[in-house]
Amino acid sequence: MGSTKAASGTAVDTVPEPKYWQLRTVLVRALDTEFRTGEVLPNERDLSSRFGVARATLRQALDQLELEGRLVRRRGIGTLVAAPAWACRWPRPPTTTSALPGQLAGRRRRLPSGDRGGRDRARPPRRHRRPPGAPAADHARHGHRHRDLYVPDSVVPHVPGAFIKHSLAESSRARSVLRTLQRLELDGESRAVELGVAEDEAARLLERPPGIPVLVVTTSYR
Amino acid sequence: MGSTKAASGTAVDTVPEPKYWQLRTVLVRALDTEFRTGEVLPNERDLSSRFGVARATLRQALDQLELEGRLVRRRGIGTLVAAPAWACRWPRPPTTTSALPGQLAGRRRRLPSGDRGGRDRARPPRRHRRPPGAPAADHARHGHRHRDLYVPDSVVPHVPGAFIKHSLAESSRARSVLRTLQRLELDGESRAVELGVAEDEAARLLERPPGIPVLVVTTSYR
DNA sequence: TAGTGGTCTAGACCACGAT
DNA sequence: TCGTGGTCTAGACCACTAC
Repeated sequence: MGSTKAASGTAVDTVPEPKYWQLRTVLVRALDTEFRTGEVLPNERDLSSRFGVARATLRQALDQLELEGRLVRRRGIGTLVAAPAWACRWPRPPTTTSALPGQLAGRRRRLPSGDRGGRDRARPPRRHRRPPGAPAADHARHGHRHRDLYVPDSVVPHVPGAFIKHSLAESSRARSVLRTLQRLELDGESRAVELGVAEDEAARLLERPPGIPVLVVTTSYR
Repeated sequence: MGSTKAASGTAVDTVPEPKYWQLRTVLVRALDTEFRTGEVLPNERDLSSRFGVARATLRQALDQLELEGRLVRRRGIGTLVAAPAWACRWPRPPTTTSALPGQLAGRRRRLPSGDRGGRDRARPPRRHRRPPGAPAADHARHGHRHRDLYVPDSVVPHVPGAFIKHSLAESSRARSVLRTLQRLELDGESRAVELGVAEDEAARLLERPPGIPVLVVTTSYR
């Protein structure tokens, strides 16, 4: 991103992509090609000056990547490259450790050893930010899958009317599926499903920073 | 929050809560007591000066509330109070429109009418940020439920080993449940479950801003 | 003590929607 | 045109971790 497209004219798109999003794109690429899980990124001040943006802007990009689970930030330590995802059964994308226009070459300390740092001490606040228009799903990298789906429509295969075979077009059933789930009664309990936010413990379990949105199922006995 | 505790000494807690989180707390209370769904909050510049913080700090609080689904922000329009949650089957908390030390009284325009503005135009970027230590779950307000749980452990009641009756203590099964789900094969398909980020369309379906983390199920045919 | 991420400020300019 | 949220800057101080 550097200085390109600083001039006004060129752009045809209504609104040029925000810097922090371009930055995210660059970083994603770097993560895919130049870093391995557990490695430490250059510090924020370094990166921001390297990319010619304010630290806050860089942090916006990092925030998003952390939200996406690609980074883990530790106060006093640094920003680490997180494990790819939640355990994927298929051969992961080659994790091309190969070459490419590398822009981020830097020190690459590996994580000491004991990872899974699920400490109990109350985590201090963190921030999250978000993404723009509609960048292609990063998951597209993997082998040729058929379709991606979101929480409700897919995680509940046994709920009537929620069977697989969905395509993006069909995913509008997501809501109706959730609704079905909400109407569900099992073992004499009744439950409600709503969107909530992961507290500390949940966040730890999900290996995501606290505050991320999750589906919350509340079970009620009478 | 205003100016209180500006002096240093008083605090006993190791790390004083960040301003933006205190602010969030105040706003949550205000949302619960002074506003109704669809109402418009005072604008950010107003609020920030009212609370004596920088706009960026106020925005951090609003970001979190948006992430939690309590607010919706519309460029050029304002910040609206969002619907409580994803449809709760139980009587909602009285939505106490009653009184309390109201701090936010202001203009309360109601939403015009046609809500559900699921436009197709690419939404411009938004930001998200996050929460601190471990504030009590807001859901605790409702009637006496038994337990809250997170995505994997609850939304998949039929997966072996994923039956209800969970308590917070048990919720450590969340991960193993997900793992089970990942091993699932239905209709000759195989699938992978991972944490991802909602793109535009998904975000629209879930009525959340793009970029929120979601469970992504990828189905593969061979 | 030095380096890192986390928070906060006070300003600025922009694109959007309504008027 | 004007008010709103969205982005960005350049700086500051803090708490945490390692040395």
